Amino acid sequence: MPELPEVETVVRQLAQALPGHRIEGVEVLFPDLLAEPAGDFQRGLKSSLVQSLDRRGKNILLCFAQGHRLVVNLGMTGQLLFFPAKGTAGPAPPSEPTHPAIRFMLSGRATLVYADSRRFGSLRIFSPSDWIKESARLGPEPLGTSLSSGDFYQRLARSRSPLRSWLLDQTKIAGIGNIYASEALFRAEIHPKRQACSLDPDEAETLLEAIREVLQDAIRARGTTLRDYRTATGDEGSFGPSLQAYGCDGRPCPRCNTSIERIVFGNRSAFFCPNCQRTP
DNA sequence: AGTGTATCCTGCAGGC
DNA sequence: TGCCTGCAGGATACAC
Repeated sequence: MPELPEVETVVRQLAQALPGHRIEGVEVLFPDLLAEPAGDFQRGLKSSLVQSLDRRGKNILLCFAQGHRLVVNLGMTGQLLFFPAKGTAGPAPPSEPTHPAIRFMLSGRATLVYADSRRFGSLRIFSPSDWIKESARLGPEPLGTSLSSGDFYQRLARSRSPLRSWLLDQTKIAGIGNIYASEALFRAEIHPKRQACSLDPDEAETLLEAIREVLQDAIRARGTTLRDYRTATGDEGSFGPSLQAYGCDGRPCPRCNTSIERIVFGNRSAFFCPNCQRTP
């Protein structure tokens, strides 16, 4: 599921709901999601006061007034759902998830539930200094203003990887997954197997703009729900019908009518138009 | 450095 | 209906 637009959607919603709440208790149903023993995790969060929410790549950050933070990676099927106190006015709460894994009991009788059917997600507590180190492993934020197309070109120039693989590598650029890698390359009309270092500066700029456009379009739609993804309020993302390449094999290219193709490399599917995105 | 493979795990679609 | 296979939005570790 969850790539940058989906994670950004969850973070924006939680930023409206969580700050000011204190974690009063943590129930661990599946300790295998945690990087540390459940008892340490529970003690590390007890009485923590949520100050703000943030996102780094595909990671959700709950930043506490005490300085530490809880970093949640949703993996493939993770959901982070907010349940307001019962009886609160407003929209209906999410329906109960089928695979609850971690429950956070919050002050004011609200609950935050991490659910994850495949349990590929992870939840980990970081001190401020440890998080700085961890965050430094990740590449730049594609929507960040500090990434210029010149920087982007320079980074691409250092790698011989196929572009689709390069875009999925979180240490190269953070937040892009398999859906938006295919969508961005489709919009930029660049073949997924082109080597990163083969792009000229103009192509790099085109690709960066395509990445930014598709991510922002998807954020506006609150992400793509293929199956499992839900926003923090339990809703589905509505970007699915706007996908032009991902999962569209056999359908006509919206630009030229050529049939979209699926190829597999790096153990994952890539979707592209063989006419618009010429073979390298 | 890059690629292919395997691993964690569950659920679903499709073929028979 | 049931069984089997393959496939899935992610991340990582390994051998070559």
